Amino acid sequence: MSPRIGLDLPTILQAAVEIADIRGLEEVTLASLAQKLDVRSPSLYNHVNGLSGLRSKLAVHGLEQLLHVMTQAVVGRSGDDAVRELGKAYVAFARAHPGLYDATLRAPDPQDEEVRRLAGETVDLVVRALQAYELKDDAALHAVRGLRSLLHGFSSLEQRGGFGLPLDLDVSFRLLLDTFLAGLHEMKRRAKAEAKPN
Amino acid sequence: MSPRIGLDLPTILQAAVEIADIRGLEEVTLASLAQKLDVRSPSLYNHVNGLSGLRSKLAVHGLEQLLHVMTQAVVGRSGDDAVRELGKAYVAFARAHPGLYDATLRAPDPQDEEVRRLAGETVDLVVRALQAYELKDDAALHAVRGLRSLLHGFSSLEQRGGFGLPLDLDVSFRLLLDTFLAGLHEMKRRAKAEAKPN
DNA sequence: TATAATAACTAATGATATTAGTTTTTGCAA
DNA sequence: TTGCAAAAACTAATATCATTAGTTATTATA
Repeated sequence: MSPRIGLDLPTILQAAVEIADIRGLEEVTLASLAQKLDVRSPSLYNHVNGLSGLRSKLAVHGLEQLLHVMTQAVVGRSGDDAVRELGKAYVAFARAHPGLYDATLRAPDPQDEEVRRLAGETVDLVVRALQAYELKDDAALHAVRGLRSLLHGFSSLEQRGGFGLPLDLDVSFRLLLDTFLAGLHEMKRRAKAEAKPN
Repeated sequence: MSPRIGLDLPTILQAAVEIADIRGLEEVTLASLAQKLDVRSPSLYNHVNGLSGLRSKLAVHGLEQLLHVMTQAVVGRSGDDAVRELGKAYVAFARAHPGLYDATLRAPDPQDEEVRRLAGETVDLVVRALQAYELKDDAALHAVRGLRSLLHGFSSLEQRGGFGLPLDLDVSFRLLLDTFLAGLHEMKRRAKAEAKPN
């Protein structure tokens, strides 16, 4: 019987994540969210800057969580082991939170300071995980892009049911990572072979 | 001054593609499309089954074009050359038609007969392009998934501005393909080394 | 205890998709 | 050539959504 339900940002985000993960990101509307929270939709404007503001918050929230699980995955590891665990953590997150994962990529204003900071931290983390391959200068950054492309591509296609074939997805993913890692080793070998003759 | 403007499906799709590529897929609404075609939005229902029907048609249209450019890219080639050209054609398509490319992945009902046919043809094409690597049985299909993951991941992140770093994208892409191909060669070498001792 | 800020609300507007029912044009058959 | 049926446009109406303006109730603080 009351204005003052006790709504706050964490509560709102949690509800939004639930809708996103279960029904899909497109189903996260101010209307559906308000209904879930037992509130009229204009009330949400007291906490969030409209639908686009909500999406931004959701993106940042997802990036934070993703960075966290990736960080946990690589601590105390290096080389192939680190990359493999990083990859497994990435797709596990995307599988556990399909809607939230979607939100991290859709609409996140690249200008947003928070988004830039998290993106930078993530790149740093992966660069460190790739240290063992002795990639010089830009090569390490290119490798980060490559790894991210492959992780996102796999996750995205898996979510969209883009893989029609009746073939074990975990095997596909393991082989993909193995192939990429074998490639990295080969590139490292070539780089050394090229450097030595000088 | 007339019912009978002369609307037909190709015209509608062309207009939808233009909106999608220039303003983004989300901006393809029956309202915006009707305005562009100088028609009232209910008229579109004579040609297309609502917004979702339009999206389906758009997805199929995009898949057809993508398959076409990929096919052109591999004819007369094999091995690394074929895969490289295939990859270049894929990202070139995604760059030239960002909205249409988006449409091929969003919402395409996997049940849709047309979508299944095109997906199957695409897999066949890539399997053939990978013949040189002598992958046996499922390994070829896993490799197709891997290649597609990497191509889609790169294209998707490039479009969303997901790569914040000031680093040449074409170089990143070339290195990614090189790494993957080096990995494939290495996997082939390992498979042979394992087979010989028997 | 009174007041100011906050957080809920109702009401209203504009955009969208969609359906129902209407009109006009066109193509084809008598 | 004429008339009729189907197709393709239309208008009108409804429902859902986001958003803004303005209101009311609650809480915190002076």
